[in-house]
Amino acid sequence: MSQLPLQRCLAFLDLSPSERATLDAMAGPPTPLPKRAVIRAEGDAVDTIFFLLEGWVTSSLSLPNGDRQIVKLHLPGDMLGTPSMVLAQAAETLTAITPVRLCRMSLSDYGQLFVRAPRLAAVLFLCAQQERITLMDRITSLSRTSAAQRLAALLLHIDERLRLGEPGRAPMLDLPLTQEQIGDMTGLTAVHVNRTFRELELMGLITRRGRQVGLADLERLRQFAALPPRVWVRDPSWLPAHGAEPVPAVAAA
Amino acid sequence: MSQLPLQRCLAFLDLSPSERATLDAMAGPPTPLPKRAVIRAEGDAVDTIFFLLEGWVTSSLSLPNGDRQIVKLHLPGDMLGTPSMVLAQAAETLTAITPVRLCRMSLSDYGQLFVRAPRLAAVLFLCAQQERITLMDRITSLSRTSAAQRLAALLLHIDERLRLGEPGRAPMLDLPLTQEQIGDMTGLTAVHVNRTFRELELMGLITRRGRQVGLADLERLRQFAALPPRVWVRDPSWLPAHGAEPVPAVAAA
DNA sequence: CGCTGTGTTGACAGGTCTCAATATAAGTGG
DNA sequence: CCACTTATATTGAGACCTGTCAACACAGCG
Repeated sequence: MSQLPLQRCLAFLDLSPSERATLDAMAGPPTPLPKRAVIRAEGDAVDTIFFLLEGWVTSSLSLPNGDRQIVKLHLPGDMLGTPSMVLAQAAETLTAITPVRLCRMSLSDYGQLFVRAPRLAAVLFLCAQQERITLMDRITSLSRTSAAQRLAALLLHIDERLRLGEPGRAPMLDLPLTQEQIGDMTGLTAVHVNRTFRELELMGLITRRGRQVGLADLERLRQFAALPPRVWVRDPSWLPAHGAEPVPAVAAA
Repeated sequence: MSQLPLQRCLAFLDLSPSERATLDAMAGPPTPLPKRAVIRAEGDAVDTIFFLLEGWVTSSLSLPNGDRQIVKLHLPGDMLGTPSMVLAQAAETLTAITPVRLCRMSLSDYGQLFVRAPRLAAVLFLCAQQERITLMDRITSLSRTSAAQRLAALLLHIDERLRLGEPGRAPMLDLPLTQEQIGDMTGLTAVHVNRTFRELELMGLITRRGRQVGLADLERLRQFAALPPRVWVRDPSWLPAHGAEPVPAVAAA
């Protein structure tokens, strides 16, 4: 029994024991993978999705000219690879940037969730919508703000994500990311990421020691980054009740 | 009975008559709105979503400094406003850029779909994942390609979307968009959009007459834009069967 | 017929990229 | 544990792309 970490889903709703058990029963055994391992590459067949238990994973797209864009940073508790469910060939390359542990789940099992646990399915739907909001915010950040603002937004985003799993943590990030990878996330070159870190430091917004980054002034940082605050709904009233008896669809007209 | 247009969902799966009827029964009456009407603004309460029957709609985010980013262009057949379902206050402003007709559906009805039509719910989940892929591709385009490539990618994207509803159409777009709006989508200024149109024209990739844009050389345009071709799955085998009897969730551990 | 919104063009400024060199850290094999 | 190799971080100079500001043409619309 794997006891999947489901922070992301649970943020919307407390799942019932039976819902959790349904999920757990479908998940494969936890598998460790080393740093740099490619979990699934662009173009690969899509027959499973993944649950990340430990470690950090990037989801990236690559261009014909060799450039790479990291579109999403996955932290423990995330489901990985779900966007590619709509494609025969995966759109994204999932790469471990630290040693990781993850579980697989087959698409056929996943599909059964919609029948066996409708309320859980609705929460998974919400998770997908939440990712859309995040991507929309990132688009806005990328195309409308300066390098320094984009970097600030990234740091704040990571801090917020980590805080989900560790509420009382200090505003200090221990990034396992190279400046090149940070550039791939923010749409900058590694060289300019370096200059931009210095700039944020000079502005007094962050402190640095190696790859440790301290968020020195969260409030000013937030204002500077121009990130809209997103408050996720909790336990929305319109969700179907947990044990809800399935209702037959109405007859065709 | 409104007979919702569902091209986007139907691309994944042919819905059964009863599934269509379930949806149709929940949709409110078609409502016309004039050009420039704000369907829902950022910050508004989120208690409905929308189905677009006719016309074009933008979904935009705005920044503190007044800049605006259009994150999504909605065409007839689209569901609007679903990302904001995870928020108490809408993230996106939905604006009609042509006269439109649309239906509303309450969130409580929408939530019932997960219980009453599990396979339909799964398709709606796929639609959300598809939007994620589109946003990921847009992020890559915005942060990794030149102004001319971004504009080319936008034109190709619109052409492809229109082709869904009108398979045999000529590669000619009649854009109801101002250059400023195109700039808001591509992350450029209106001035630079203008220059970039001229550039694409000089390259022989497009022709122009007013707001009509002809895609003169689709193949070269695609290669130039560096857009990955996305082939959506059709009728995925892992979807629950249509009439699938609900299975009780397994007992808690 | 004047007004407002939109399209077009030019000159200039500024932010980010490219190329290059060096320093430092991390990893590897002896 | 050291020597060597490779990856990563840092800094500088110059080029390029796109933004800014400004002016004007043109169209739609009251």
